[in-house]
Amino acid sequence: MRASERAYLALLEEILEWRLPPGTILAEVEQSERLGVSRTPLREALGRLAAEGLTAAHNGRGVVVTELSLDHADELFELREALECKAASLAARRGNPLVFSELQKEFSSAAALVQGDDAAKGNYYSLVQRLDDAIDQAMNNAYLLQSLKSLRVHLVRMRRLAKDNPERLLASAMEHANIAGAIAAGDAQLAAACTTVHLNQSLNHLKSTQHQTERTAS
Amino acid sequence: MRASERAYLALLEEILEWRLPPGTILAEVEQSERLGVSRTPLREALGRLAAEGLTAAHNGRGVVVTELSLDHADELFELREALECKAASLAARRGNPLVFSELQKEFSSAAALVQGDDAAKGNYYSLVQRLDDAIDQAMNNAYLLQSLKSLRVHLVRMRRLAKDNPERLLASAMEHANIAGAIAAGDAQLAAACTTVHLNQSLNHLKSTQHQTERTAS
DNA sequence: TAAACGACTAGTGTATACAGAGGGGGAGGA
DNA sequence: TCCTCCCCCTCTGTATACACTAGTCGTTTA
Repeated sequence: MRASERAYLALLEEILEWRLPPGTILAEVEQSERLGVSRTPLREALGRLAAEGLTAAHNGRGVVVTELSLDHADELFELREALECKAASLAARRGNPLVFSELQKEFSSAAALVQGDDAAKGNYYSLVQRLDDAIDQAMNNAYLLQSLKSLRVHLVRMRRLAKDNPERLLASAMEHANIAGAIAAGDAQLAAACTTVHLNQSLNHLKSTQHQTERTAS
Repeated sequence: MRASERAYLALLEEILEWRLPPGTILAEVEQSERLGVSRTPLREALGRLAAEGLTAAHNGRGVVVTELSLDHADELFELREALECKAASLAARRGNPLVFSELQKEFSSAAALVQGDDAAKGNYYSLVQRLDDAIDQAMNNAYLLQSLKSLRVHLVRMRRLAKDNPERLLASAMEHANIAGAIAAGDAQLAAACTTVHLNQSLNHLKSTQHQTERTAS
């Protein structure tokens, strides 16, 4: 693998996992020595991170990891609603109904997964990803896909701010089942509406964990 | 200005103006000599172009300018509808009504502009840009703004494929007036609907010019 | 005559050296 | 004692050299 690719993946993972928290200054020499690559491929990695909005120029003095907190959740979910509703609508019009009715069944019987151990939860998260992948493929739109991928990077980073609980995961599974069902039925309007519902529920849950955190901290 | 910035702006302009048509291979040594910069800043410029989807890796052998034709218009406008409808909705909720009612008036009296000479048309295009800027500011969403900016790069490139005529520009001015009016009225649903109408009309016009071109060519 | 293997060439990927700019610290003056 | 100015140091931006890989062309063998 190329050195620039290794440096990019390493920094990406560290930023997404908050090992490099917002505000961290990424100096070129320091990071290139730490990651064992020279400055040239490291600069390429930093450039890619900046293009995705994960880092920002720091007044000609290296780059800093961009801020991200629950204060950004509203903005992020506004973009998410625009993109994912459109994606669900298009998938409803163009997707293979069999694929999505199968996914709907799996989500409907996912109660065991979300209340199980970590391995079972892992299975649930991979099921969510399979729905995302199916929608990505069904909507058949490269430009929309690129915007969605760019959005998801920020969502992954924000996920670390939330604490999922079994009740929320169970409700989430039902919402996903509704989305898959609407797409399987070819109902674009319903698919968009189900997505809107799901995103609003997710956002509300995210904000409620913030209040809990504040109360715990105080 | 930095050498990488100069190289980026030069290549961007040439791609947007189709002086570097789709399929053009951008070899590092060749382009760095042509633009008068060394390979290092040129690579940075190529990286930025690739991040925006204007170039793509060419099997480890340089990069090529990505394809773009009217065949991509449907996909591009699907993303455009998702983003711009959301933007118009948010602007209707958060924008300053005075700003948009003023823009509405200007669009309503734009008949003289669109039927004038090139300078008058330039004034019209800058009026459209002022509406876009006002929406960008009013929606107050950095993530949505970033996606919109990324989309607009492709729209600029595609614009060269269309031929505007006075009738279409006049209708376009009326559609823009409706959008501005809906935002000024604070009606998010109406703003989104007006945007949908405008985009569908634009897309239809774009496709009709394709048919004319085909008939002219045959 | 056709196919396969090897060598040469061109072009990318990486490392490193050098120059310029900006910030911080120290010293001097008010 | 505080403020200001200047110098130095560190870090970025750029250029260039080197290595490695892939592709193409020519030659040889079946």
